[in-house]
Formats: sequence, structure tokens, C-alpha cells
Amino acid sequence: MPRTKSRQLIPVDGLAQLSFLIHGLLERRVAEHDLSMIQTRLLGVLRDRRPTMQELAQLLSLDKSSVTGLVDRAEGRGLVVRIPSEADRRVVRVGLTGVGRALASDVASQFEGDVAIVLGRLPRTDRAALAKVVSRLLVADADARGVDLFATLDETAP
Amino acid sequence: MPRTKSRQLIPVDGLAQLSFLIHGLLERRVAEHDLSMIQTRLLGVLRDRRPTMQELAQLLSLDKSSVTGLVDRAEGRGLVVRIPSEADRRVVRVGLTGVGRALASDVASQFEGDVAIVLGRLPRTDRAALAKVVSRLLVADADARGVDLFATLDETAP
DNA sequence: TATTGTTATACTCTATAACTATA
DNA sequence: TATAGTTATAGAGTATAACAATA
Repeated sequence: MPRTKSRQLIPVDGLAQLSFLIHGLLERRVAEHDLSMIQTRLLGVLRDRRPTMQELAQLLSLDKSSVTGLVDRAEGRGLVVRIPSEADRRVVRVGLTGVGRALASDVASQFEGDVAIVLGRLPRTDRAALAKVVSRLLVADADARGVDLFATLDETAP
Repeated sequence: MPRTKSRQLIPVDGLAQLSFLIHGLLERRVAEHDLSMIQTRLLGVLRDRRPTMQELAQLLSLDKSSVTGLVDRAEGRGLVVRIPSEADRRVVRVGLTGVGRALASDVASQFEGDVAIVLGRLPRTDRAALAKVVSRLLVADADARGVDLFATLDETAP
């Protein structure tokens, strides 16, 4: 008897589908710029940071050796630069080039447009309701994990 | 002045973040079973089909040569089997083994639990609102692309 | 000839282990 | 000795092009 009702109250499938829809939107969009998801995340992370290779590994949840290759390829395309640290000559910092920053901006605004189109198919009141609940959900999740919500913003939405 | 308001009405960032949250949940969960996302999708697609290699390529949006390798590795792990077609001896169909089916079920139910935990942090009324709006969004999107919603269910929620 | 699937090849992405340079 | 980063190596995942078997 409570079958239909509980499906509505715990919309696991719907949420999963929605997440794959949005993720796929980004994947297809960045592919047009010959970017993989991880290269896109790299650019996103660098928009407001100049991390060391070590820090980059933590930010992207990768091994430091994986970051070496990742940055190699991005640098080869002229999207990022390695900046030797003066304080500690073992350390290398990574920053966006102008080209890299422009590409990151392009991708971000195009992706926002893609998501806006999908959202635009909903009536205004539904969009408002969605915004409210999604923001509550994100806050509740960040709370539950003791995480600063804004610290992860640009990693997830490059 | 309408800045805050329009952010709420077009929750692009929030939706993107949410989608990465859910996607990451699945990624971490399947990694515990030594599954990549594409291997997980393969198992998901096979839960109610025995497609040819060609059909598999279309279902997963991969080149047929990529599917050869994908199926090779899954078959090597005993998760799927190649079944020679009797009608056309060029054709190979792919199906789940018992082990593959059990793994797919495990992963699906664990992932549902993960999503349910996140949703459980919302008050009941918010969950109901989210369920309603998300389902409308998915229907609207499927409509807009002239796609049968249920045909893609198990690809996105393995 | 056309189609199905595999193979050969090349590149990205990833990790582990060993290495170099610096601290 | 310990740390930061790279290199060597191996394997998954992907695509393009060439191929074999079948239709």
C-alpha cells in the first residue's frame, strides 16, 4: 500500500537520473573543446588558486604522479603553467594561462546555459521550489560531513 | 536588486553541485567493488537485455572496438558472457552471468541506500517536493528530446 | 559488396614503486 | 632523513583504421 507513496518521498531513481543528465550535459559540452572531465576539473580548480602539485593531488583526489601527467598535457596545450617556487626549490605551483582562463570561462558559461535550458522547461514555481530544496539538501549534506560548502564550489561546477 | 532572487529561480550551480554529489556517491561505491563507471553501466545495461556488440556500442555511446575491450575485461572477471548468435554467425550477443547479475544488484541497492541517506537529511515535505519537481523535470526533458523515458532508466541508474 | 566483430596502434588517465633534488 | 616532484612501468578506457569472417 505505501509503495507509490514511499517512491515519491524517497526519489532515489529520479535523483540519480537527474544527476546523470546534468553530468552528461557537461561531458558533451567540454568534449567540444577537446577537454576530458578531469582536465575540466583541473581548469576549474585553478580558477581561484595556484596550488602546488601536492595540493593539486589532494584537490583532485589523484596520486601526485597522475597530476604530473595531467599538468604535462595541459601545459602542452598552453592551458596552464608550472611556476617554480622561490621559497622552496622543490616546490612547483600551477596556474592558468590566459588561454586556460578564457577556456574555463567559456566552458562554465556554456554549461550554465545548458543547465538553464533544461530548467527552463519547468514552470517558474517549480524552478523556485527546486532551488529551495536543492540548496537545503546541499547545506544539509555539507553540514553532515562537516565540510565548508563554498570550498568545493568550483570543483563541482567548473 | 533581483540578483538573489534570480539565483534562486535558476539554480544552475546548485543543480550542478547536486549532480556531482550523486555521481561521486556512485563512483565511490562501485570502486569498492573494483568497478569503473563504464563497467557499472555495462552491467546496468545488461540487466534486462542481451544486446549484440553493435547494440552495446550504441547503448553506451562507444565505438565498437571500445566495446570489444570492455567486454573482454568483464568477461575475464566472469561478469558477462559472449553468446554466439545462431541466426547470423557474425553476431555475438552479450549477457550477464549469475555473478555479474548479483554484483549489479548489490551495487544498485547499495547506491540506493547511499542516495536515501542523503535524502534522509531533508524534512519529509522537502523530499516530497523534490520528488515531484525532479520527476517533472525528467519528463519535460525526455519530452523535449522525444525520448522514451523508461528506455534509459537502467542506463542511468544501474 | 556490405556488415559484424576483432586486432593493431596510439593516446589519455590512473596507480605503484623507484628515483632526483632539495630541505 | 624526510619531502616535492618526476620517471618507469603497467593497466583500463577510448578512438581510428585495417582486417577476417559471414552475409
